[in-house]
Amino acid sequence: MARRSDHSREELREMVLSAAEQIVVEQSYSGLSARKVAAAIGYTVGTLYLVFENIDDLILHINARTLDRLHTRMSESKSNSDDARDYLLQLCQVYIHFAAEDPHRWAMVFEHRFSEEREMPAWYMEKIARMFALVEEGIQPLAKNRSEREISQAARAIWGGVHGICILALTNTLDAAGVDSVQELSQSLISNYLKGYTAD
Amino acid sequence: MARRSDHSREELREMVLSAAEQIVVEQSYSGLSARKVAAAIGYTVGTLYLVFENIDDLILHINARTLDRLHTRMSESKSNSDDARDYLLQLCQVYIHFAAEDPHRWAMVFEHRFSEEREMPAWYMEKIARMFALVEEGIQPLAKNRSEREISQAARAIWGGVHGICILALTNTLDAAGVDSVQELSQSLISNYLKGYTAD
DNA sequence: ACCTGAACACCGTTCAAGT
DNA sequence: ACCTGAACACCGTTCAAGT
Repeated sequence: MARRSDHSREELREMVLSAAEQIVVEQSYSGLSARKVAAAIGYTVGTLYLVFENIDDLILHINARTLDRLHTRMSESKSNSDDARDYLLQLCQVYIHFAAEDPHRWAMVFEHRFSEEREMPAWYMEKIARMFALVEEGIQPLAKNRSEREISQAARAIWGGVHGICILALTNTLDAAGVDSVQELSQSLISNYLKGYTAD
Repeated sequence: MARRSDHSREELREMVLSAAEQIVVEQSYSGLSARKVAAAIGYTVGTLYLVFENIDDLILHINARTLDRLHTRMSESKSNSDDARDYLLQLCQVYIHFAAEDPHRWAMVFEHRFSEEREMPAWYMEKIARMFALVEEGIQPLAKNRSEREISQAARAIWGGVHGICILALTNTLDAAGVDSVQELSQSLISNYLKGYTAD
């Protein structure tokens, strides 16, 4: 056919991106392939390589969008709470809800490994840092006498913890399936951690 | 060639399994392929399907071995400690050390998704339960007045937490790389959790 | 200039045919 | 009986050639 400029570069990029997202939502990471994406938008495989370097690059940009949506969600529950502990529990709830609602895209963020030649780009690291910053802000009021480093450590411990519980739930390793028990476990983790953290 | 019974079924199975493990150790999950395994043992691809149902089945058995090795390691540090808190911290240390030492095989245990038609077999679930049992035993002395369910929950919260920190470290999401900081974060998570847990 | 489509080097899985 | 090897239906990626 050789359809000349039916779509601009930008349009094409957006078409590829959202078609790929659709496939991930429906068939998960392992169901994604360049050929399926191309078929979905009515172009040839080769066309994808005009707007993305390769499949890894495409996945990176899908994941970036997922992190953006997650950050937006987490930001929304910011002002709703005066109690710092409640705020952190709420952040956690939002995170778990997000993971449960959109498991395939959420999982892909953590299933995708960066190769050694193509490391995580700075703009992508920034998106992750932004998420940790929210948690750090939440901890701040509970850690008045702590150094920045200590707060950063606590945020990573808590968030790693919540994340791990989500992962184990996803892989059915907890044999405590269901969103409710993930919420319960995470809330228990955070509550007890904070109780210990603020007891000093 | 048609090499008749050069090797027994059992021998063949073991050859496939350990050749596959070698490839995972060197090239990680994504580097594993049926054809590479076959080439490594000097057989044809088709032969693999005489001793394993498919690649998923092969992976399952590699993962089972990894869980066995991990359990052995964790069991070893059992009697060394009288203090329950120290024992849990030690279990955690062993876990992180194991993950750091053999990251590819460790990661494959959690990267492998069970499909909906082929669910996790009972004998495999048993291996996971056995690991949680060790953690539960560790918590027991610290939770005299707690129900079995509560102890089981605490074990899952703690272990999920440690696991999450390992995962985020593996994917460089924590930007707090290195085994030492993983140890530090995990120890902080457990210590504070237990402080809160035993404060009631 | 834009996109194709065929080629290349890979996959997992099956199964008739050879020894 | 045991294993092969060719076939099938897929992959990601490249790039000369067509419009």
